[in-house]
Amino acid sequence: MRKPATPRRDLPADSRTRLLAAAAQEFAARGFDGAKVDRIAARARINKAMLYYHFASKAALYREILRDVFGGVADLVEAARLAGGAPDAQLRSFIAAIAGGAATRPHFPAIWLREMGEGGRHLDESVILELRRVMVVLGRILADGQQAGVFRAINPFVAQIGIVAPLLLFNVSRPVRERFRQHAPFPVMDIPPSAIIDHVQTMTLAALAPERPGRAPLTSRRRR
Amino acid sequence: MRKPATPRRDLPADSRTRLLAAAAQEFAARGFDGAKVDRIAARARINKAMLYYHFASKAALYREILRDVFGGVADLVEAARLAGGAPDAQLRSFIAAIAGGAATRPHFPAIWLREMGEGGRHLDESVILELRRVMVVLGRILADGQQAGVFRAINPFVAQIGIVAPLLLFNVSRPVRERFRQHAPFPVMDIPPSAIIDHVQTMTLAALAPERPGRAPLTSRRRR
DNA sequence: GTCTATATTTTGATAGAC
DNA sequence: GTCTATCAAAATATAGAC
Repeated sequence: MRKPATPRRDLPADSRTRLLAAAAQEFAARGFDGAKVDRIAARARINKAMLYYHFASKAALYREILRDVFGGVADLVEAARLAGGAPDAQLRSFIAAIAGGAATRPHFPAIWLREMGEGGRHLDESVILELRRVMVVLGRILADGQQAGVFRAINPFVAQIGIVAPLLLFNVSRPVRERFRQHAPFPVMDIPPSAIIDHVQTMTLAALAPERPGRAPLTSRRRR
Repeated sequence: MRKPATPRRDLPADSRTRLLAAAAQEFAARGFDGAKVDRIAARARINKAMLYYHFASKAALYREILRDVFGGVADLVEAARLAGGAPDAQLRSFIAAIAGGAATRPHFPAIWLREMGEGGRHLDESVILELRRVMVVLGRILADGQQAGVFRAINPFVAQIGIVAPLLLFNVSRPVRERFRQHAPFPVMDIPPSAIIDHVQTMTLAALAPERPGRAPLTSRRRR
């Protein structure tokens, strides 16, 4: 039978699960160009022709992974926002949600970092929208905090970079840390994830403090 | 003539410069697997066979780039350290040096991030040692600050991640930000590099403050 | 829907003339 | 030292039997 233009999407559920898991792992470990369709199919115990029957191309499969990964993170972040609380608590939750996403979906940090490095070449409209959901939540938390007078003004994208980058990079750093172990002038292997989460929370909240705590705002600091 | 086991390294200086520049650009933009030797040779206006006459393989060329890139950053960081100053000023200089390296060698952020994502698969001993130089400098600055009582204790690797990750990710984010522009709920394009540098400096120093500024240390906070 | 076998293209690498 | 021509090995994708 000819390959249908729009393939029927009724690949058995567990096969589909295995396929997406294998693909995520391969794309995370080797990048889009380094990932090999044969390896993905083998690891998922799915015939390669079958794979191409359900996905138009390697690129299409990769986009599916991207949607899945970024959508999952966006869900976590929005859930944290809906839990409510004071702005500083919500900011902590936001950070914890990103970290939690990295823990639950081990491939997401590498994939996110790679995709940034690639200049977002594979990001289609739908994935951009998932990313937007994350940014919107952070923007609202920051705006709330500013209105409440507990955060100073900051471009949300700058704040987001300061939060997300360390979490992603740490999660991806394990193999390099292992290679680095013997040369490192201090311990690098026994750093619990909580240490990074704490650090990011501390850094971010401290940097957002409107003025030195306990002091009156310096009016001369206002701009425009 | 046969390809010599150890190629004579007298490729004309400007050819070599063009080659390394083209390779750095290609590896940064597409990653090791995505980079194509033909493209590198074409962009450098060097014959591919010539390239292979001077470099044993694509991997060897890549390692040369890695040494060059990481060595350059290590030089900058060590120079900043040698300039001396108070611990907090030195930490600011450290951060500025990393940012300066990213500005001077535009390909270094993408390459660093990618190599982390790859699990350091291409990092040989010599590159690891360049990385170590960076970590050593940061470790000393932090130790100085702790002895002086102006920094709290922190694992230098954690501090390093908090500094380097945002700088790298921001420098790599431009193309994605451009794609994101129309969907973003706030401005993302007109963020000057200085905004990130300031943010990283503020975050890091604030997080390293031993206690809330202006207050006496809480003895109950000490651990072990 | 699933598999085997194969077409096609790309690409890392080299032989050999000059 | 430099170039042309080319090999050999992947690797993406598909045709066609069942």
